[in-house]
Amino acid sequence: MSGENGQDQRRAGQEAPGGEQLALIRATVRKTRAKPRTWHGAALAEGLPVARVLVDKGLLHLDQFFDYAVPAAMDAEARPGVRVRVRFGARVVGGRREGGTLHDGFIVERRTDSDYAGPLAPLAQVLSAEPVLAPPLLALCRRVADRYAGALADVVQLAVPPRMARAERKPSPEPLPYPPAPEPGSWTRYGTGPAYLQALGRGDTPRAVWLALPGPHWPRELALAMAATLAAGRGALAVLPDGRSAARVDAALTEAIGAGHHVMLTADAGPEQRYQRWLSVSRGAVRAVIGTRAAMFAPVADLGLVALWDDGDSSHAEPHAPQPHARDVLLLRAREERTAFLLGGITSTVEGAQLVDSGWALPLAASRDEVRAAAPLIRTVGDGDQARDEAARAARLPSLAWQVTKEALTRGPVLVQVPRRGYVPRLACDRCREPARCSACAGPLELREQTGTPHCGWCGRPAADWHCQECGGFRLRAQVVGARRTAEELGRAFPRVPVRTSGRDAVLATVGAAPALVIATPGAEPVADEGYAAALLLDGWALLNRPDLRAGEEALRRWALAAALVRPAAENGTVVVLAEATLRPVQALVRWDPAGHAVRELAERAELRFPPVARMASVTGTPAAVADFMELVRLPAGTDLLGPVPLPVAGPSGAGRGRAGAPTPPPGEMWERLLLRVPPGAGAALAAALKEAQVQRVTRGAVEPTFIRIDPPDIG
DNA sequence: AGCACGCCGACT
DNA sequence: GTCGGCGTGCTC
Repeated sequence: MSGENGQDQRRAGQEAPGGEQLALIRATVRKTRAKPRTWHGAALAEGLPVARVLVDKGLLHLDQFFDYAVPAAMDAEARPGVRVRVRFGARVVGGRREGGTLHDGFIVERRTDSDYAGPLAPLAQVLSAEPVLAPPLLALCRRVADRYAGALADVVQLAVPPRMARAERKPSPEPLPYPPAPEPGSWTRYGTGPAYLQALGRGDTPRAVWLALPGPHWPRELALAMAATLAAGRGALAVLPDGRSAARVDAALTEAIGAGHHVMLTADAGPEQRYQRWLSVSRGAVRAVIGTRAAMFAPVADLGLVALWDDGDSSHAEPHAPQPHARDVLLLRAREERTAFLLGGITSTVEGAQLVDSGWALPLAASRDEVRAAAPLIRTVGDGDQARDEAARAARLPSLAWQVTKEALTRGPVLVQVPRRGYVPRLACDRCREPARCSACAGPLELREQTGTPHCGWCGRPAADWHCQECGGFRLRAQVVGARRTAEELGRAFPRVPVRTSGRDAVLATVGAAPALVIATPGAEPVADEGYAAALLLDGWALLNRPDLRAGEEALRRWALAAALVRPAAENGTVVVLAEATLRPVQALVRWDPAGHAVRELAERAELRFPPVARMASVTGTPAAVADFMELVRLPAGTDLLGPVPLPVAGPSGAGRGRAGAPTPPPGEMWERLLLRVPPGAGAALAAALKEAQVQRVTRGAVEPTFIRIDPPDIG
């Protein structure tokens, strides 16, 4: 079609790097035109009368810029990055424009002229002179959008906090002089630790995957890496999975170099204070940022270090479109902004192992001697042990766990990690362990009260006369016992000891050194002032039995995070894990070898050609929509197609609402999901192809939508 | 997405 | 003869 060519030429914002020359040529050719035509004929800014604008309400096919005329009165304020309001969607009636609604947007660039053939509308208003989407942040957003086949405006929405006029009026503090280089402190426990700090202090860009030793020192070590970067006169950014861990690093950095060098960007500060802190970073007044996920975009000036803690934590995955992951955003920043990189954790993800395997990052790990000195003693109780154990039948606690707890409670607090909150969420056959299902609707059976019959979690029917469909067994067993019931049982078992619980809606940050039973769900474990005397990790097999590619990695991660809060074995710190000692993640925990575990997982992924050894994307929608999409898309050579398979239907009460942005078919409709797989180097090409096809479909007014997801979770 | 213009059926 | 169906296309 000839019309498409013309449209392409008018598409202002989509120039690839090579297209810039073309734009230059066009601009030169059009020099004949003195000034861009406008609608009102008002006086325009003299030097650069055109503003290229990213209109905020970004539909995917509107992922392009629009040019507006800059009235002379707005010349000074209409700088790149400022928020503006523009009239958009007006129509032309007899030489006059009518209608058009006001939209928010950002000035992306000031120009001498436009490559749009028609007359330009003027900017309606410069909302504020604050350049919040300055060119470096815009470039980052562009790269993230491309990486995830998403719309630029969606990423900008994640990266730029909403405007708070009051915060903008407050001046930011004067920047402090750079702090002196810190001493290496406990980094000396890691072979190359001091050298890493020195490299940061020289302003180099060392890249490392850091396996932190168990114990309380990692927040300070992370803070020292930031301090060393600041000492070199460069900025630093650390992203942590939750506000609690961010607060620990914040305290450590303040202790190391004093307050004023950094800000915390976390949700618990209100929106106005958060925006004020963000502005102090954007204005270059503050050079270091500690924060949670959204801080990954923080526009730190002259960034020298990006650090990420515990990248296996699911909160690092942004739930909003296009669902970027903090690890990938920080990797992009490290590459493009030429910064040092520090991926730290008690355990390692396969992605971390791959960064080392590919040679891009160096391992930063302690010697076996240091590991032995820091790690607690790990003991296991397998199912076989439990079956032989008479006491375990009566109480839910095997006798080893009982003995360890009793002894440890004379020395300090004991941590009890239970996989989920609530009562007894799921039941299974006691004999064959098949999950117990409702005979009417096959929903999972749940036990909500301590006594009484189990009920179906979906339809609510009582299941008084349940028997197992698989083996005919008729006894139920608690598959996952929640925090509350465990707390009750243990409280009865140790009546003199205070029981404290920490779960999703009431998280304790710390507990004291006095003997106590501390019941916590994974991720909510309080830090004990002097370390726990012992920890019990219950119901390990429930964690491991999840049908997920990451089940092993995730189980090890959760266990190790809890075990890292326990005193070293030399101080009688003991961990009892209820899981089969022969299982790989259990062995890795016993030997305290998370690196080895990650390397083996990586090798397995390579064999199966699963991420991160391959890049994957999913296309989801009705069968017709998926087929239509596939007809349109021009995939890079060598793309594997896996599927399509029917999309698992969410249970009525179960996974009713999934993660935000996760597409769910309307009731009664069957959707399917197609997986696409390319070799590691072809990820960008795949994303570009998918985005192009998606744009085409939406532009053509496709009735049935398709949903594109790069790096889909929960595969396998 | 909105919101128009545009070319074919049942109404005053 | 018109009012209006929502099919295609544009928005600086």
